[in-house]
Amino acid sequence: MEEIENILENKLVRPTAMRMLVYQYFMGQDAAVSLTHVENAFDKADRTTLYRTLKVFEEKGVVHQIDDGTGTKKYALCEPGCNCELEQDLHLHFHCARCNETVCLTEHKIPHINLPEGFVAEDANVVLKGLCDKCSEK
Amino acid sequence: MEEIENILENKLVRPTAMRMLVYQYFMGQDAAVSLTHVENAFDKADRTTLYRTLKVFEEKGVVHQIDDGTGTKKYALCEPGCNCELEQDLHLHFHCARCNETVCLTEHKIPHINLPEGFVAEDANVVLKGLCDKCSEK
DNA sequence: AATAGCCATGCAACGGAAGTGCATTTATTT
DNA sequence: AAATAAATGCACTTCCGTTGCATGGCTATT
Repeated sequence: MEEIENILENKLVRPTAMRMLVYQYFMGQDAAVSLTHVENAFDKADRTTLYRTLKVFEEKGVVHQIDDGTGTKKYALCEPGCNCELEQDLHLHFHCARCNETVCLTEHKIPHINLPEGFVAEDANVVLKGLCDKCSEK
Repeated sequence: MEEIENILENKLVRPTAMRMLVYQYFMGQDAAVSLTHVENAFDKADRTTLYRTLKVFEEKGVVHQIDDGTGTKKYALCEPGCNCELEQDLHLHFHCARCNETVCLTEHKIPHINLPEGFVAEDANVVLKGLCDKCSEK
């Protein structure tokens, strides 16, 4: 818990009790989580607070947002040293059509893409869809 | 207009007046359009009808859906011969942060990606974000 | 230690977009 | 022309994201 406090402070996020708990929750997840997920995990806390917590986390580079095509935004912890830079930090995501989970493929960075003249890319969202390792076994 | 009728019939979509008009509208666009866009273009038609038109178009491979991260689903005409197959038909998309338009980069197919053991990809959504050619000039 | 001010939290409400059930109209088939 | 099927229109719901405002707690400054 001390550790979490340090991480948040390093990211210039004031380590309130709530924020530390949310961070801890993120650490226990291996799939990306939505606001609703967090909400269910913290019955007592208000939706808005959690919403803003996620927003602050995203702005300060604690988590990154993933748009997996389900219509619900998901979030996952950034890797240590991540700066959310295209081609350096940004990685692929995988959404499983069966279990509906979205996971980070942190080993798979986004390959360089030659864009047409005039296009300047600064961010990217890459989601592959199909069956994940757990679901394809069955 | 005759041509549109043929295209729809080839895709096994019954060419009603409404559907042909919507298809025509799509042809006149160079950016991806949302349901709201179509709605505004056809004041007289009901939202639900347009909604279901887009749904049928998507199911029958007339258009493909793009999730550009704005929270609003967008649609664009499929290329001739498109089967919406990964690595053959699927291409990149670009969302401009300034003009808020999303365009297809049909020349840029999705590169092959080696997934971890057990993952089976069947679909993909790739969106690059930044400034488009029109907006980066200024 | 008291006070002022800032930031986080909680409550209520709004708005956009997607989606569904059912009635009605239009088209197709026999 | 009747029977069937498909498309359209209307009303309503739900989900998610978001914002405004009031309250509470921590910090800093004196």
